[in-house]
Amino acid sequence: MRVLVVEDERRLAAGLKKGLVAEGFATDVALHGTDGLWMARENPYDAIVLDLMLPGINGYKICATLREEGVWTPILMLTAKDGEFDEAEALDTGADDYVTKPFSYIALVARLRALIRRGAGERPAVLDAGDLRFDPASRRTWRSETLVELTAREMALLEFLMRHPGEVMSKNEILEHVWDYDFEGDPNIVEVYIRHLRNKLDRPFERHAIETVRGVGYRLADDGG
Amino acid sequence: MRVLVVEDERRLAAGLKKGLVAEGFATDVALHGTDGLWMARENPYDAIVLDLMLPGINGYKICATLREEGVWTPILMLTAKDGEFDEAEALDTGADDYVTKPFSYIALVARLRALIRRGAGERPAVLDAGDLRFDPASRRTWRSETLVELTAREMALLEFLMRHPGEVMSKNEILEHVWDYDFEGDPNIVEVYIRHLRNKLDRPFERHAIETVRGVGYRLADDGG
DNA sequence: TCAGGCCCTGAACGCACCCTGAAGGCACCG
DNA sequence: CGGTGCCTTCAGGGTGCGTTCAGGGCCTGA
Repeated sequence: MRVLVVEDERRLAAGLKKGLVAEGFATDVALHGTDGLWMARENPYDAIVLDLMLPGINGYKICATLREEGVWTPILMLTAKDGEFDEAEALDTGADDYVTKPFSYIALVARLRALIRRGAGERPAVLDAGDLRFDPASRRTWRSETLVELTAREMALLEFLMRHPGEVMSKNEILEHVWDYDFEGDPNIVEVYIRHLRNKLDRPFERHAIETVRGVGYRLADDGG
Repeated sequence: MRVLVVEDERRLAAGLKKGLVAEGFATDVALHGTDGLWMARENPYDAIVLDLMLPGINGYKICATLREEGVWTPILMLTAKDGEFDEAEALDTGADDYVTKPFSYIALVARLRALIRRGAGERPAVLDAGDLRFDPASRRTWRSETLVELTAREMALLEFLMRHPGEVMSKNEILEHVWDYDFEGDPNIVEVYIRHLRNKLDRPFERHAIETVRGVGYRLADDGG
């Protein structure tokens, strides 16, 4: 079992390597983001332990880049406990799991083992509905062959709708899934974001993928409109 | 896919259930630790979402007990961010993964899916009567192969009739189910809406799915007319 | 055959729902 | 520390849809 550790803090990196070797993993270490990215690309690791905060390229970016390039090695993200960290964002960029610092070796190794057991994640299916296409791994969206730039919220909303093609999703369901489950703000925000999506995905292409079902919710046409 | 949610905070439990159901999981909820333990023992769930802090028995204990008894259903632990929580302990007692509150649905569902490696979710059954078809999920209606546009009320009425094919439903029953049970308006509204349905579903197709049973109510022909 | 009741029909009203544009606030980046 | 982009809030306007209403037709029982 070969593992790559990408971690700039020398002490921690050395400790990790020592610990993992003791657990029976062949372990390589990269101290810089760019090195890590390169090594991950060039070698068939069974798993990658990836720090979030790195000089050069940060963990998110490395993760997203690898996935974009078709590298599906399981990734375990290391994150600082106090920092601003959105677990959803980590998972969305293609990480398979994460551990917050400070962590125990027991937890780390347990998770790493689980990750390896699960194997190299199958490439997450690209979602499509007609000529509308969304790739959850690389966080990119296309209308036919045209790449469309979406913000994080817009993507979350689109992804949610695309995971239920043809079904009507109520405003409440949308709020609970795309925003927090206890979101207490103005529900009108859903309408605003539906509009944003329409402006980017429908209007320029003279399509109407997103239908309003008055009094019920919104539906993404399963043929993309 | 059957999921058990053990969570004492009613709001969160309800939100979780609703969300998971929307994601295609058949979801049961237990509000007490003891109930949860019992349900987990007695039913073949595909996964269990387990809160750590519970009245009666806490999550650790439930987890450990189940494992001790040979129940190996995948367990996803819910933990408070600020609380005393040792991830190693959770994993040691037999949990397979954990999520810290507050969490986003995206993260939760991603982890749950990973946990049970699920396939495509089932959708609610499509109702049909002869060549009349109604899909509750997409809120769409067809007469043979033709899509028919209905408003919310029209659909509610049609759905009610289609759930009792061949039975005569009295105007009062209809009022209580399709409108509010304490609806105090003009009962003539039922007639108005029956007419709307006939105009959209029967007349253009020269059929008569909806029969008037004078003095009693209305009946949807089980062969669609 | 007549009276009464039940149902049908078309139109009109008003509100709730959704759309829309703009602006404030916050985080991130230079 | 200023600039930019994104998330969110807010208020105004349009209209689809639910509901009401009145008039007329048709069935039923005496």
